[in-house]
Amino acid sequence: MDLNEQLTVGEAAERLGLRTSALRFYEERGLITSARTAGGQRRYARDVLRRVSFIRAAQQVGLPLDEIKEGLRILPADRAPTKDEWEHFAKAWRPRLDEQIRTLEGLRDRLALCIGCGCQTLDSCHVFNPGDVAGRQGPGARYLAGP
Amino acid sequence: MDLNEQLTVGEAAERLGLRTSALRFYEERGLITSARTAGGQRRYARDVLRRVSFIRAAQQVGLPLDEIKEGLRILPADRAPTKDEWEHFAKAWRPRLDEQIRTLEGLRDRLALCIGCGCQTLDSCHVFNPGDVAGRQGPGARYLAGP
DNA sequence: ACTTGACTTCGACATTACTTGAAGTTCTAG
DNA sequence: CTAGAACTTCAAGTAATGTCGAAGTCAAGT
Repeated sequence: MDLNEQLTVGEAAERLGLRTSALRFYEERGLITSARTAGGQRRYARDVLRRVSFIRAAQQVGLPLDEIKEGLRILPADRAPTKDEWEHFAKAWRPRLDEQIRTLEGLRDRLALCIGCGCQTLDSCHVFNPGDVAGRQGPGARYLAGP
Repeated sequence: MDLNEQLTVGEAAERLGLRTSALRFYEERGLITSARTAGGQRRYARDVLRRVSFIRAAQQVGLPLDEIKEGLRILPADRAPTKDEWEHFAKAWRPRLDEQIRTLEGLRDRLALCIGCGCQTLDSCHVFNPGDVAGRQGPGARYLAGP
């Protein structure tokens, strides 16, 4: 198994800690691509590992596959990205990740604050209040559409 | 609509920016509870707003309802929590939220780092590598079980 | 050239998190 | 007291994210 060789679906799945069915599913949904052998079997470029790692990490923090897919369009599907491509990718994702981090930090901090807030009626509780939570059904991936 | 009054399902839903069906669903799944009128209609204590706000925020950052439900067991179902209860709750969630924040920050930082890492073969890329991603199918809510 | 494990597609099934619709009941303003 | 909005339950449907099994094909070692 040469280091420059391509990966079978089984090899990639084992490296990534998921089922082959998941990789086929991602491919069907257009998040990853593969070359095929003469016989029709998938062969993944090694870059698929980085790509799928990103997918899984993003999923774990609440981003849906469609949004992830949209963001991945910046990267070339079939080869490792160039430095420029990667940089563009990273810059595009940054605001979305920061937004998600802010949601989490806000949740954490409001939890801590509310310890002492003693609010009996929630209307007077500006610490833990709906409204900052209901709003985010908007564009969402708009950062990633950039020029 | 007195401030100390209870909320109908419609009022609560409007406040929270979601459908009444979602509240009924949360109740059926045991994440929230309600009193009933003589005629069988739901009446929510105002505290349900805070509770559901928490549920929605937690969902947005990738936590499943089951885990959220587990974590909410620390809080009284039918009334506003005391200061002690809230503190216990906040402390129990803290590590889980921090973990989720670390996942996000790690993702963000690896994106930034990989810009210059120039790794051609992913095996030599310790910056963006699977393994830190595959591992977390474990207990998960174990922090929340504590004494 | 076999054999055997890994691969292929395809369709059905599973789970999570709800929404929708039907058929009927309750609450409240006038 | 009554009209109509808002509520009730229950069953079925939907979307996202996969998994599983069957039936058959490919690839790699001996």
